[in-house]
Amino acid sequence: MAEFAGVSRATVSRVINSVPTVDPELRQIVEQAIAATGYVPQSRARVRWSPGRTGSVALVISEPDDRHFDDPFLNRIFTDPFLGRITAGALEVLRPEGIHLVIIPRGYADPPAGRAPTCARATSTGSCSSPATWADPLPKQLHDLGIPAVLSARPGQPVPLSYVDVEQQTGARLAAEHLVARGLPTAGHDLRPAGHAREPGPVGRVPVGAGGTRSRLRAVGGGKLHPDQRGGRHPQVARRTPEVDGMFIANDLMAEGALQALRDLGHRVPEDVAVVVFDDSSAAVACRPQLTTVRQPVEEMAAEMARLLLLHIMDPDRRARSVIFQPSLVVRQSA
Amino acid sequence: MAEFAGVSRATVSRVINSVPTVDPELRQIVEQAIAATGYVPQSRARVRWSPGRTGSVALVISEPDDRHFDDPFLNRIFTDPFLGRITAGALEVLRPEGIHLVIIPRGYADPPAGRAPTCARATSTGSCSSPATWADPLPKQLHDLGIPAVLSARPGQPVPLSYVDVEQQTGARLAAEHLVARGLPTAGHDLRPAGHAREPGPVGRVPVGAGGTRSRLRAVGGGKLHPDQRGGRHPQVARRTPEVDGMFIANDLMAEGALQALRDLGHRVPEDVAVVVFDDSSAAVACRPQLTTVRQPVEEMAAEMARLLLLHIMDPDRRARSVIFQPSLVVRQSA
DNA sequence: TTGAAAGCGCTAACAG
DNA sequence: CTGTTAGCGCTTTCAA
Repeated sequence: MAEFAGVSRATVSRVINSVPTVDPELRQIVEQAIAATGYVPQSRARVRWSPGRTGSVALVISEPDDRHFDDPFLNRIFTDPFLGRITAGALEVLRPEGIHLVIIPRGYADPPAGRAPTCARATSTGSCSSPATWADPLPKQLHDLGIPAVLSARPGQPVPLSYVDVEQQTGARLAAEHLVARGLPTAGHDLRPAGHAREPGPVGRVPVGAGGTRSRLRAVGGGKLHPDQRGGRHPQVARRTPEVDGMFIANDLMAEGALQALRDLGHRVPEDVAVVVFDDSSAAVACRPQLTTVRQPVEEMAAEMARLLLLHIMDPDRRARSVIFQPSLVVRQSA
Repeated sequence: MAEFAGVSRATVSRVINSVPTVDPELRQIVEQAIAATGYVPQSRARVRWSPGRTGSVALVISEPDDRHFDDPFLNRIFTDPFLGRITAGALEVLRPEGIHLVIIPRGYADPPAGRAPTCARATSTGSCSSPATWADPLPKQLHDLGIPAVLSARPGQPVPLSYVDVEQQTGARLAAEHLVARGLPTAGHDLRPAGHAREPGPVGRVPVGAGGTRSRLRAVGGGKLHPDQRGGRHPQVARRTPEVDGMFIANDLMAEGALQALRDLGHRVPEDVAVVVFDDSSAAVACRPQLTTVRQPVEEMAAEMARLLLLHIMDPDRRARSVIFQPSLVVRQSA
């Protein structure tokens, strides 16, 4: 390439990296040469990029170990529109910077104790952002390895890593207040989004209003809860529903399953059972009835993660900072 | 690292790449050193990987240019569970090979004529698989640049690139036969999945049965068709519906929109209008009524793409080969 | 089987 | 402003 254009490699490099101090005429020549040759710089060779300008960033997706390839619908995260939304949000920030996004799935069991987790090896001097479950060792490992990282939720164990999260309590309160306004007593119940119930202790305990005795409000969820939509059944929902007036569900996919279960059981929503969901993806609108949801600004959160990550990459000594987003209530039909 | 273990870098390299000709004892030492140091090879430095063993592969996502960040639900591909399913399928093959997946969004307008498309620059000696629209110049560009690539559908312009696709005609036939069996006349109508209507000429023309005069079957779709789910409206559906007995819709997201539109118009599904959809994601089961769909094995198709891509990377001179998958009909409630 | 040495394709520091 | 000269961190001959 350099020879083709009749200049030194250095000059070509300068042109490509748009260093200002290049004679316009030479620049011209080089650019034409590039166009003619169809030359594409081999980014892999820019070894010295890091840590200021790694070419790519990893999105680490934690998925349950028990996922099955041939069972796509049980395949939570990858079936969930979530992945796409997060990707879109992150790319909105990354793309203009010319940074690529590498998707790295990670079974919870992944890092074979003592070793650097695969995702770390993967990103090496790169860096990675990651969702976390409360018992997830990954955050600590990343921190120990000095790999710039941003988490998509508050880590279970305190780790000096930046994270982005949604104000769970506010979300629970919004849901509770709405249900109360609809005439449902919620006193004394732990009201928290179910998918997040993995965290130890009540997250969104919301003592609002006075409770009746017959009426109950339940949070449905927990780690084992799958939206087994195909069967049209939802074991936990089925088991609990008869005694419940309202439900607060962790995400739209679960809600779809719950709605089906309720329907199968002959319960009307929202007349018999009110349903509020924590999520708000396109699925919320597709459901019948459409879901009343506590909405988290997923795209913006992902964008913020990317932004934070970039900051940490540029300044490795930067202090961890977390950004908490406020959820909002979107009232539709289910409650 | 080399000094830490008291050996040459070459040996470390050999251990890491598990070259057999290494003294077990030395190997032992090096491995311990690695474990102790927490050493992680900097994959970026393996300049010579390509073309046989590029560290990563790109998944190029073509998205409409008119997408808006703050309008997530209109944001087709990234809202679509599709992305996750494709990702999952591809990773199933890539992951065991230790190859990463880079997600690269690409506006249709992207490649500024004459230049290597951004995604090409991105993958450079890497390689990339890509969806294609009939007028998409990308396939040709990739081929011209000699970048190994596999397409997710038959390219509009013939290009000697491998692709994976689903047998559209069979899909259309399955849908038609089902509708006919339900008593709907379909004679003389172009029955083809709408999203694919971008392809020139009828794809799945299916002259089955004898047609009545009042009854019609329409394919709904086209490039401009968005599942504007929030508005609960679907302009094209609304415009066409009154005169239609059945619909064959390109994908689940569109179908959700259509179902809403039909409901808003007071039409019952499937009693008044039968709906068959070409897709089958989790959304199909979430809908009310659940969608009768022509199912494409998305995960398997993606896995096959990855497999083909790997073959092309290993042998750049390999002849293009396309793999066509057979769709199947999943009868649920909408028809 | 191992180490020394020569790159890989690119960027950065340094003269001119 | 530009070319020359060192590397980057790793792999890969090529002798030993």
